[in-house]
Amino acid sequence: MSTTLRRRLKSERPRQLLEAALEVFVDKGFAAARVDDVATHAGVSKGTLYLYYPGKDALLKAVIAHYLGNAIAVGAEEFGRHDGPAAEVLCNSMARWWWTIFDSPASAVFMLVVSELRHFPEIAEFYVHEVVEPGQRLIGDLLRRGIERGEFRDVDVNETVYSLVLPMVMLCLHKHSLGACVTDLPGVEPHAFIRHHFESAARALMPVPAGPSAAQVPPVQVR
Amino acid sequence: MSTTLRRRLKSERPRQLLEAALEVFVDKGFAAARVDDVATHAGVSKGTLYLYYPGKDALLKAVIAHYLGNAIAVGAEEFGRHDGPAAEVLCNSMARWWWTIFDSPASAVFMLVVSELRHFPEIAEFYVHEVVEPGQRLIGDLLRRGIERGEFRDVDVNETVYSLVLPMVMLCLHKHSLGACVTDLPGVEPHAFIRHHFESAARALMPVPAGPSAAQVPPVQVR
Amino acid sequence: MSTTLRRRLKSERPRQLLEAALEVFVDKGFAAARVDDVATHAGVSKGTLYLYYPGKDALLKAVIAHYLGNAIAVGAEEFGRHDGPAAEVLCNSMARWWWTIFDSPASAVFMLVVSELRHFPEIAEFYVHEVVEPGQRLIGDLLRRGIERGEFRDVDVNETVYSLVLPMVMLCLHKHSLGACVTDLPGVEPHAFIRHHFESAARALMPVPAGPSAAQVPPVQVR
Amino acid sequence: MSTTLRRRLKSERPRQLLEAALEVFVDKGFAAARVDDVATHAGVSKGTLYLYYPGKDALLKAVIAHYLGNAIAVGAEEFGRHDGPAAEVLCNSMARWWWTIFDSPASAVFMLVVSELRHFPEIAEFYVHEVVEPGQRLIGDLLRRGIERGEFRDVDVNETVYSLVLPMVMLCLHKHSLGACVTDLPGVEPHAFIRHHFESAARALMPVPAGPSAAQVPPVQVR
DNA sequence: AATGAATGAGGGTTCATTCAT
DNA sequence: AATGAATGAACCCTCATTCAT
Repeated sequence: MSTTLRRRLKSERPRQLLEAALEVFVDKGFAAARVDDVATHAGVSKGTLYLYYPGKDALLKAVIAHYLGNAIAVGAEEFGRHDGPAAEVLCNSMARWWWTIFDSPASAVFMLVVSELRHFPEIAEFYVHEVVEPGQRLIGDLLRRGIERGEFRDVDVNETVYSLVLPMVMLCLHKHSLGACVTDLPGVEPHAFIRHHFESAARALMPVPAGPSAAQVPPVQVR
Repeated sequence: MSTTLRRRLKSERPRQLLEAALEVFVDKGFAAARVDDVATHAGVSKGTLYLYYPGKDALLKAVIAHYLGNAIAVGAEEFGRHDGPAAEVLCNSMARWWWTIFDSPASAVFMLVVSELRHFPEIAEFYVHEVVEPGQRLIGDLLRRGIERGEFRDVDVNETVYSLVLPMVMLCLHKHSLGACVTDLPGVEPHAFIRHHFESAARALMPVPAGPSAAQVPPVQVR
Repeated sequence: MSTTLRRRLKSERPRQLLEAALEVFVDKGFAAARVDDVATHAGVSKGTLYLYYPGKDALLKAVIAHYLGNAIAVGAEEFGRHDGPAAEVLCNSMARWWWTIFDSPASAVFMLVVSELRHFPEIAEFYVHEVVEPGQRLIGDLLRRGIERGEFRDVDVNETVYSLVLPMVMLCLHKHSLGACVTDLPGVEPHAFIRHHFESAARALMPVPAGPSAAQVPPVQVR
Repeated sequence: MSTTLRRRLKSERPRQLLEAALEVFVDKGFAAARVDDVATHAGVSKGTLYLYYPGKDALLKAVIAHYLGNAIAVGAEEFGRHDGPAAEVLCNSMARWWWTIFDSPASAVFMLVVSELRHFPEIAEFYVHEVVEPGQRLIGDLLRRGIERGEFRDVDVNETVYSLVLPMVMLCLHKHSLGACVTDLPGVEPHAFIRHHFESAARALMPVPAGPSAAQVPPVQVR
């Protein structure tokens, strides 16, 4: 079964278009990307694209939904496979989960989400309901379990979720912005960063051992 | 009186235009932003804009350079004011520095940098040479000092710099993407996040007290 | 039927556009002509024009190349048809050739060439290599033949070529400048002028009959 | 009296502006020329130009009127100085007259006249009434005198005037179009051309000596 | 008289979308 | 279903002209 033949399978069109769209949108930026380029990358004509998606905006939404639609479910499954101590789920399941996302084309969609969220309310809505909230619940539950069991300090769960997630999102953005231009910056070898991040996070969640060492962390004073 | 008005306005044109440009570029996205809108926001006509900047691209570069040009120097000065323990500089000077950035319009430029870096090599070069590298040096020096004095664990300095900085950048991006659309997400009240972030970071840098608790952090296993 | 219509139109687009472009460019002047006008004259929309030519400049070059591309070859063929005395080739073939050019839309391209040559080096190059030089060779050969056979005086060939050609070019320019505005000027009824011009030229080429009449032409004294 | 000082003399402004305008208009083409460039070439600001001429069009008309306004009168004076045989006036006075025009900046105005005549009816009117018609009268009178005296053949006067004038105008156009780009074309060394042209013209005007040689010029047959 | 900052209409070009085939 | 020619609205940029100083 040749590539050409596979290209001709109608059932593959939507996926091909989404893949092409993601690549072109991230490469050029959504507004600057040309529908024609997406079609060409997908190996079809411009008119064909419009048979599958009603317009450029709809294509963007479809790309985001396609790549982010079940990311949380995948994470949930990953978490479920391991029922050990919360810190281990964090450092194994969750880290592996993000590691996979970072390595996949899905990492690029965060670029689109962050860049285009403001201009497409439907994307914002989708992202909040389908990604942010379920993700918050999933990771929040892990944290709560750890806290309840005394494995973690009694931190603010929501804030800690963001502390875990935002750097990972940022890493994805970095991969597709500065990381795509400059490769010799020390310190952001991404996989090392992921390891470092989860380790630090886990460390910051460790219960403070009794003793004077707890006093070493000064309160953050910004005023 | 009208002389005064004109002269006063004249000398302020560049600043007015940069402020307007930042707002419009972030609001609409650079590619989708109309030069006309920038001019109107600045209270001048389209033609006037071209008296000060040779084109839309140049305006983008000027915006980024204007708002990020001395951000690091400001941080260095902030750091210099406080010569106490490294953890205190971290939780006071550095936290306050980012707090200020986050509260200022400069927070929005990170949106532009991340979104447009790929399409403008000159912006990438500016950002690396004028922001990333000096910033890395500034914060890296603080960490090295802390490590040398035994106030911090012997972490990888460059990775830790990114762990400190990337979440703050992400917070700025968040402010101007999802944060500009949805306000009722629990957990990312930004200033609380800043406090939380620096506290966690400081905690993760604390030397591990002797004893069995050190074993509590499992190694990150992604494979 | 509509297929036929569309297809027929499609294949004729380039020619339609070139015709329209020539008319509009000469009518308004190239710089002042609007691409939109060209498209409208050709019966298509502005966007369509850009499917066939990458821009206004390219359209100008295409117009000139289209109308002047084989003008010399046509002349050569005309000359070849008649192998009589050189003076007869001059007064029949060459005169008829220019008569045809003058009556055709091609006469207008000289207006474009003369007006725009300086601003488009590629047009200058094309004109020199494809029109001036071959034309000089074609007419020069005719003159040389006449001189060798003793039918013409021993004139400077290159200068005589220009004496033959420049007035004809000027007549074309006149047709599309003053001739297009004012019609009641005595003496430039163009076809009479063509007759007169070739007759005078032939007369000036006649060998001087022996005798005192040769002394009648005074030397040109400009200093 | 320094150049700077002379530049500052108000009475010189109009002339300076006209000189600058001629140069810029011919260099860039009228429509593509920028008023700003004209002002800069004249050593004044754009606003100053508008103190002397109400607009770009008016400037064009002024340039043409300035350089062509007394060209015919100059010719008339030149003709008047010499009252010998008509052929000598032709080859001396008239040739010298055109020689001077060709060498002066005035040669460039023919470029403007030919290019812009159609778009400015007032220029056409000026040109016809102030240049073409008086010139036709001046040269026509010379020819008529020569014919009456039997020094010239009984040619069509008006047609012969154009045969004399059009090549000279064309030479001026050539100087500022192809001649300004390419310098190594054989045969159009302008002053040689002028000599050749007037000599040929005089020769073609010579009365035909009795005898069989008159039959040598074939009638022009274009149909 | 001279300046030059400001304006805004105008035009070249692009590209999302449509639709006849 | 697939194509790609055609459209025309939209946008960046230029530059003739104005006018306050």
